[in-house]
Amino acid sequence: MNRQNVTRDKVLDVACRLFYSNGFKGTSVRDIAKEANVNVSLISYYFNSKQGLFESLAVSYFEPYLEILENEQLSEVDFTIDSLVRKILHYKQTNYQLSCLLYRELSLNTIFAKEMLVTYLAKENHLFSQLLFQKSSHREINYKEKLCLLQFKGLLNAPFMMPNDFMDPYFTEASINHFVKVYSELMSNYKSVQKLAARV
Amino acid sequence: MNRQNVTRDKVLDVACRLFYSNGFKGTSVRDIAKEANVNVSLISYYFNSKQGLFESLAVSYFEPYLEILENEQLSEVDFTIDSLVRKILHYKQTNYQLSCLLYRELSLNTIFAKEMLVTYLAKENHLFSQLLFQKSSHREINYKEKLCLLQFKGLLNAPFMMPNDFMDPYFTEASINHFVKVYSELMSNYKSVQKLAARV
DNA sequence: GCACTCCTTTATCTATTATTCGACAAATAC
DNA sequence: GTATTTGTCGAATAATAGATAAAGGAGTGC
Repeated sequence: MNRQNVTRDKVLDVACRLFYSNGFKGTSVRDIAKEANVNVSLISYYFNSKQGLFESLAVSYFEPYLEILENEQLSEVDFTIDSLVRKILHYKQTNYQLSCLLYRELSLNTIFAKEMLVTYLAKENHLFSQLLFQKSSHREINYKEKLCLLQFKGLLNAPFMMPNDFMDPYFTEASINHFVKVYSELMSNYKSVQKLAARV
Repeated sequence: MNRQNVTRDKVLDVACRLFYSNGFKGTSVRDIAKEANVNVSLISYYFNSKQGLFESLAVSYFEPYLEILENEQLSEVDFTIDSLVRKILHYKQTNYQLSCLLYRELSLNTIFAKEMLVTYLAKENHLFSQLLFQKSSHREINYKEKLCLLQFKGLLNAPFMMPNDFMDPYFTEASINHFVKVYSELMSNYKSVQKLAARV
């Protein structure tokens, strides 16, 4: 590739690591530039602003993520919750830092992230509702289902929102697969989704 | 009380709200002072520093929280996971903003919060391990149990780490109780803890 | 009245922030 | 070869950050 992309990618890579460690507000563009061995001005040059840099990271995470959910929705015949869970966990684990930092920033009330990513979140919720409860129906979700969905997402996100409690020390493809296996088996003992789905 | 405490409490209250909304780094002491209608210098006067203010908030959350867990551990006779879950959920929900902001800051890698609160977290983990798996034993926790504990904590924290997916609009004692009831019932369908505990 | 402590204010200091500007180099187009 | 785009750099800007110093005010004890 031309030199543009190598610099750009280096910035994205470093930004991801630093945003993950220190948060968006806790990371200065100078920190990123220094760590990536590039000039500060280049960040504005490539991403317009610090926010634009964050936006690039966010899009690079959510686009493939939602694609997984959409593909799962299309393959109606051999769909199981377990296979969905495994695919999501695998994706999140291979993008560990992004998963962590994005959901953290999303928990803020005012930051732009919320306005920027609200569309993605709405889409995710819609797909989850369809996949778990009421395929192709437009019925409004009720309080209990809402909480159940929250628990389901909580289980999927726990490893990435509580880094103090779990951090894969190896991070090889094998260790990721092992994590996915054990974690999804434990999740299969969570029966609320099935019970609510069957009730309909 | 004398005027000290009214000012101090006002600062704590506003700080909690702003830290919750904008994060620690995203909130300036000037913002807090303005919103609380006090002079900026008073924050240094009462809490020494911005970090000291955060520390006061953190302690005020974790001390009563761990007390709940310790009391639960002592009453060995009538202990059930369900009653534990309800007590924790009720406490967290009545301290909604604190729950949310503290666990968010804890997910950062470098911030002082981690060093400051690591003791609390270790204690929480220890008590959970005893309560859920191996009362009074010192056996090292294994990988599967570790992930199970992670899922358990993920379920307990989900409502407070994903404010986009759940926010009680009323926040009365009645609505909190209703939430605790429905949420804990759904959680009771998560059988991994019981299965692992029985295996021993 | 005097000394003392506690609370509050005004003003200021130093460091760091994101962003922008103008200049320079290198590659590409023609 | 010349012109033009593309990438890079150093310096500067204006705003804001947390923290502090010095002094005034209010109440209390004596």
